[in-house]
Amino acid sequence: MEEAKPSRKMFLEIVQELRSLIRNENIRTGEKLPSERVLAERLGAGRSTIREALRSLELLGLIETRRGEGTFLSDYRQHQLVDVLAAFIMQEPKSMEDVRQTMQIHEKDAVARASADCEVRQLPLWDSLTAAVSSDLPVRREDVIREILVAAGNRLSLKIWYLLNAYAKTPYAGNADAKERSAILEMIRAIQNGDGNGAREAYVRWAALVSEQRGN
Amino acid sequence: MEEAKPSRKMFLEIVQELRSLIRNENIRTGEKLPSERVLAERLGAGRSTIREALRSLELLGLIETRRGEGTFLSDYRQHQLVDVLAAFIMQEPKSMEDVRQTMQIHEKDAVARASADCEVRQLPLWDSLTAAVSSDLPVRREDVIREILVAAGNRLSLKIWYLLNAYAKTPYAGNADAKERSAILEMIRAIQNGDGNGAREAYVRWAALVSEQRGN
DNA sequence: TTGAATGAGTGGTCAGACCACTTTCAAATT
DNA sequence: AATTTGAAAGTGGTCTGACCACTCATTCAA
Repeated sequence: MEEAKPSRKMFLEIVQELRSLIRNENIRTGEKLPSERVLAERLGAGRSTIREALRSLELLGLIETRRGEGTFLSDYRQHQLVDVLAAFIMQEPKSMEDVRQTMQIHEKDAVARASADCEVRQLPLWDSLTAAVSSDLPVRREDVIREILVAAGNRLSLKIWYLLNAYAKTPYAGNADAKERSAILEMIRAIQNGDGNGAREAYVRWAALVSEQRGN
Repeated sequence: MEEAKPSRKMFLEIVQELRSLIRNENIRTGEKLPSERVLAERLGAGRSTIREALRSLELLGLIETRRGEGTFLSDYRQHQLVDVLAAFIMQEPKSMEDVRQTMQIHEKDAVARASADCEVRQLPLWDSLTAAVSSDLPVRREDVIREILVAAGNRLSLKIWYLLNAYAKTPYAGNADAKERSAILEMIRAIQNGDGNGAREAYVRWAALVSEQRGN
């Protein structure tokens, strides 16, 4: 009953089946997948078809392949997908803008959620963030944002943000300057005080600074 | 000088070369690429290798292939990327709550964005929505939300929402009752008046009603 | 004990063969 | 002459089998 869909392309089916296989076999990040030849037999497909699926996943950065060794499940956070997609997509301003905007949707919500959650507000994270931003050491924007997203506790939102950040790369690549640090500090203080509006406003101000510095 | 990198994988090279080819030949969205056999000859690779590259780009949603016709450059704003990544990412023991919450993140933003955008506010959509909700006919919650997301104009956000909705199914499966209709109407009016706060509050109230009715 | 050779296993690539599908266009039919 | 039909060419979809290059573990010899 499973082979009842000849309409869809085989290699897409394989992609799905690989996903099931990974879950069923409980293959974790860094662990090895069955060899291409074994997969071909187990999934009832030719090796070329298996390879098309694997190569696709490799370009997405979901798997890593080492000649002579095998295929390994990789951490989706570090895909080189960015290069390829960037090259294809950078030309279209609108879609890139969608990505940035969608990132900010998640960021803003994380800030608001952190402000509203008493337990989250009392995390030691905020003090260490304050210390880092107040110091002379360089502070990477994406680190700040990521910490807040982690603290906010929505893992799905965090993952989506991860992907988009890797995809877009630009906005948070560098370090925060003095003006930004000031906005960040204000944001953190507002979060700790449970001042949702203040936190959101500070975040928006910071985002504007970043956007402006990006010089678009 | 072109074959000077045996270290990198051929199919990745092909991906790059395809990009160059598309630019050099000025192939635009919707237009046809050379056939696989022609590409194999022109790029000096086997057809399987070409296919691995093409399949990767297809999974990314950058190209579209139609059997018997050919390969076409597609609208990459389609963001098929999200589907695949989502399938892999959602495999974890995700709390359904994260999914619902993430949906609301996007919904809330769409409402806010619609309120802030003068052009969007003047869309005839709002009047027809008002008419629908005011009538006696059943109104499906997800239809209302979807319309707003579409109007807000962030296709990526919309796509993500689609996925989550298809995945979670529950919250917006049914029709809105009287109380909800009242909240929806208020939300629409606030959007049309550019009253972002009012719109957000009405949305939150509606979401609470839905959540309550779900009886969790 | 150490080191080198071997062989099995794996991904990387290629060539050729079918199949299924679409389009085209010329021949056959009306 | 206009229409229908159907064969052929072109295309993507898939499979098979064959090499190659590389890694690793085992084996065997020094």
